[in-house]
Amino acid sequence: MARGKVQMRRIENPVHRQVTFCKRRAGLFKKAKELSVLCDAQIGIIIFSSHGKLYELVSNGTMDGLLDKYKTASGEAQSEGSEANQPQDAEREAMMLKQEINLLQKGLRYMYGTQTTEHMDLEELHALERYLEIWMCNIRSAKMQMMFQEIESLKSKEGILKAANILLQEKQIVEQQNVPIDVPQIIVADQNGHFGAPHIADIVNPLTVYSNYSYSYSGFRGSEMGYSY
Amino acid sequence: MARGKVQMRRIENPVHRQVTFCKRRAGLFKKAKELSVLCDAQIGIIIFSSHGKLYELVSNGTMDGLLDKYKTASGEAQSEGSEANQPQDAEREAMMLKQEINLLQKGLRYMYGTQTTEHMDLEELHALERYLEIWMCNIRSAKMQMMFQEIESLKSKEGILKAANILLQEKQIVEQQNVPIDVPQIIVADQNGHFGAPHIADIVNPLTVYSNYSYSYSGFRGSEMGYSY
DNA sequence: ATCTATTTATAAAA
DNA sequence: TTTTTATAAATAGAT
Repeated sequence: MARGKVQMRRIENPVHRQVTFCKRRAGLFKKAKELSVLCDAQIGIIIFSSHGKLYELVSNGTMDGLLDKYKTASGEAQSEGSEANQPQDAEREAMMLKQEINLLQKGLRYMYGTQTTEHMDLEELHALERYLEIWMCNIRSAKMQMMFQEIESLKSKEGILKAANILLQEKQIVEQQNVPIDVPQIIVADQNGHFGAPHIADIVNPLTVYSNYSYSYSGFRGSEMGYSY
Repeated sequence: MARGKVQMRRIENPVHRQVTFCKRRAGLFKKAKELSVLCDAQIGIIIFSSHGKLYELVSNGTMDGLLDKYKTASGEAQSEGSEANQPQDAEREAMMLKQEINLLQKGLRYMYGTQTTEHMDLEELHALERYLEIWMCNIRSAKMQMMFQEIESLKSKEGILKAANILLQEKQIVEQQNVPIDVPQIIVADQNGHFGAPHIADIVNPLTVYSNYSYSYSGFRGSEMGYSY
């Protein structure tokens, strides 16, 4: 820009490079601020110098806030590009997952809150609370279903064991009479006490924001079972 | 910069503003690329236009990579200031945060569960439920505190406005009597309706696993205020 | 988008 | 780093 055109390649002289870095960094930040003011835009700049030192600029608000916004926006932009035929479901689901994880992480960071400058406003807290509420209900119903299955399984095991017992007693009686007879062996398969997660197709995405606040609590399985835990 | 100096304030004419936004955005990105090449720096720029459209530039690698690096670097920079003697705390805290985010993410994936093969056993579900319960309690108390502050602020605003009203009425009466007198102007500062997050120093990490199940629910502020929302 | 008259940014030097 | 100054770049307003 002055006293000689500059070649667009890395400046080899380290002193020159450092001086240029300072000046141009200041210039870039100035331009960014101007753009932000003149055009009412929100701008964030992150610079790592060649020595790894961090320089940052945010026009309005905090960098964290801007990055939150960026994650959401870029997530949306990404999924828009690659959707072709039936892709809506999978990608939309992934996007929502991302957004919701963002909210959860922000909530977590907020709860740690003493060190960070992170804030959540009343709106966000309110949304988070509703998410957690719905989520917890779903988890409770899943738990109840699993417990119900476990009880059923135990009952059937009990039946099999009772039958085996009867057969064994009969066998013992026969043996005491010194009359050897073949008795089929009864094997009870050990199911290890655990069960796979119930295939809950109709559980509603717990963290999706519904525009109206009248989220329906229908679809909770097991709620009529009468268990409380 | 040409054909007339420009005032550093928002351009009101929307056409001019849009044109300037395009030009200067291009200029900013060009400058950023030059700085990156000349001085071997890594640069990321995020711009949201006034209409919320996202524009981004990254000099080298991906924005995600740069943001990861930023999180690390800025996190370190932040905590280095305040922790001189207790270096263990920060790292341990970060590790726990990670673990807990993992659990939350697993829970989320589970709730979507129809597509994934992810399973959670009864134990995990039980733990997750307790986490969410505690978390929700904390969020509720934070909400209540914020609402309480907001109510206090509104009350004090009301008082100020009432006083201002009285003065204005007096002024009007005086004017009706055609006796011009100076009345000091009352200005009520607008606090914008939002408040910073309450400084909850004693809120317990909501997702930390306590070895015994006897987590104490003490330390919830605001629970005695009697609000329910 | 393209064209210039001007304003800005900045390379080199101190 | 900051300042100075000669000059290269950026860009406001018009087309």
